[in-house]
Amino acid sequence: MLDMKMIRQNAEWFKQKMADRGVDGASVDHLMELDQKRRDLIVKSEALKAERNEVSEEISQLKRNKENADAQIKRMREVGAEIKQLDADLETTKAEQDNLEAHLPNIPNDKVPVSLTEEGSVELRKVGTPRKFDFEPKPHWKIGEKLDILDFKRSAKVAGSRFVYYIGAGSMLERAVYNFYLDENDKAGYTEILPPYMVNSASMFGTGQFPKFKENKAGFEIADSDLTMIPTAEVPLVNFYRDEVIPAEKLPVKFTALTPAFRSEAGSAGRDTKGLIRLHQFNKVEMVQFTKPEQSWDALENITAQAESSLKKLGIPYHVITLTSSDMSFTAAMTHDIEVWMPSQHCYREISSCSNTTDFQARRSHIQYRDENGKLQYVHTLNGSGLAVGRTVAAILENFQNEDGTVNIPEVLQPYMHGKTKITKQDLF
RNA sequence: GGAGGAUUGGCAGAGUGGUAAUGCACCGGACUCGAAAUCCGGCGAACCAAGCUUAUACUUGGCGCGCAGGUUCAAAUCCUGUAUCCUCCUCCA
Repeated sequence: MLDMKMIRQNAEWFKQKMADRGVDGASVDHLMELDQKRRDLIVKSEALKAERNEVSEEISQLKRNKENADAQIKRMREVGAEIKQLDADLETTKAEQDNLEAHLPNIPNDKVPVSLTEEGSVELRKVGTPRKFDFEPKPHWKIGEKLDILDFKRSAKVAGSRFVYYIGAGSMLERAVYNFYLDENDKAGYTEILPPYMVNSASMFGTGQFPKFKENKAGFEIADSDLTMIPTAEVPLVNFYRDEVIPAEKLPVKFTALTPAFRSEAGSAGRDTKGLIRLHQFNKVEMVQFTKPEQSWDALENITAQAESSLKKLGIPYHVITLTSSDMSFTAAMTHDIEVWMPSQHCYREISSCSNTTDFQARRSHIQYRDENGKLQYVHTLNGSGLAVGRTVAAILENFQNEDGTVNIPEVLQPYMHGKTKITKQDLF
C-alpha cells in the first residue's frame, strides 16, 4: 500500500513511476479524483457531526433540568439523516479508492532498469563456470527417474500433474539441502521459524498477494474458510508482526523458515511441464528481514549475498540479475534474482528472488517502530529465497551427473547424507 | 461441535443510555549538591480531515471502549453478527 499523502503531493512523479511499471495513467487520475471527493465528503460530514455533538450536549442539559427539548431533537433527527447519507457516500467512495490503491504496485527505486518487458535486466555478476560435459547432459527428471529417486508417474496418479514423489536418497537429498540452508542462515543470524502453512486473508492482503492473487486464482484457497495455503513463507513470516510495533532496538529482525509453497500456476500452462522446476507444491527456505528505512538497501545486498554464499558452497554456477521495473513482483521496489546454470537447458534458471519491498508491506500490515524522536514509523521489509529447495535438487542432479547416470553429492551436503558421496540406482520397486 | 465467561489508554482497573474514573508507568517542573521520597502540572503524540504551513510542528474538529452492523436526538452501556482468549463438556494427535 502506498502513502496517499505523498502521492497527492507528487502526482506527476508518481504517475511516471507507475507508467514505468505498466500501470495506466488513467487509473492514477481516477485515484486522485476519488481522493478529492472523499476528502470533500469528510469535511461536510464532520461539520454536521460537530453540530450534533454540540446540540446533544444541549439536549442533555435541558433533560437534566426537566425542560422541553423537542425542537432540538427534531432538528437533530434531520441532521442525523443527512449524516447517514453523507457517510454512505463516503463509504462507497472510500471503498472504491481503497480498491484502486490496493491494486497499485510499489514504486520502483531509481536504480531499477526501466522496461515494460523482462528485457533490459542488468547482470550484476556471474559466479562459477558452467562445466564442460564430454557427454550429452540429461535433464534432471530423467536422471531422477532412472535412479528411482523421483517419481512423477505415481504423483500424477495420486495428486495430478505438477507434483512429485521424492524417494529414498532423493528424499534424503531434499532434506540435506534444506537442512544445509537452514544451518547456513542460522549461522548468519537468522532466527529459524516454523510457521503456519495456511493463513487468513488479512495476512494475504498484508504481504500484497490479495487482492490480485485471488482474482488471478494464483493459489489454493480452502473452500468454506478464510484460509489460503501459503504461496511462500514470506506471508506468515512478514505477518508475524502484523499490527505490531517492533521495539527499535530489535531491528533489524531476521527470520528464516523452511516451508512448502503452494501455487496453482494458473497461466503457466505448457511451461516447465516436466521435472521439479514448476510444481504446485515445493519446498523453499525463505529469509525475511524487518529493518529501519535507512538500513533496507544495504539489507537487500546482504540478503542476496547470504543466498549466494550457500550456492557457492554447493559449487553450482549462477549469476545475479536486477529485474526490470515491470518484471518485479507487485510489492518490490527492487529485486535481485539469482539464477543457476541448468546444463540440459543451456541457460540460467531462477532459484532465488530477493526483494526490498520498502514500506509497502509494512503499510498494508501495519508494522511500525518508534524512531529516536518516539514517532511511529513504518519498518521496511525484505524477503529472499535462501533458497528454493526443489530447484536446487534439480540443479545438483544436472550439474553433478556422471555419464553412467549416477550423481555426485556436493561435499557440503555429504554430512547431511550419512557421508554418502554419490547417488546410485536404488532399484527399490 | 456444545455451554458459560472475558475483551476499555503502555499496564492494572471503574463505568448498564447523556458523551471514557482512578492507580501504576511515563513526560515536564518544584524541592535537592545530586538522587530517592514528596508536591504541582501533563498524559488516547492510534488514525482521519480542515486551517496555517517547510513540517508527520501548532490549532480546531472528527473518530475513539476487540471488529462489523443496527436501534436512538444521543451507545463503552441496548440489539444482531463475528474474531480472539479462558473454563467445562465432547472429540482428538
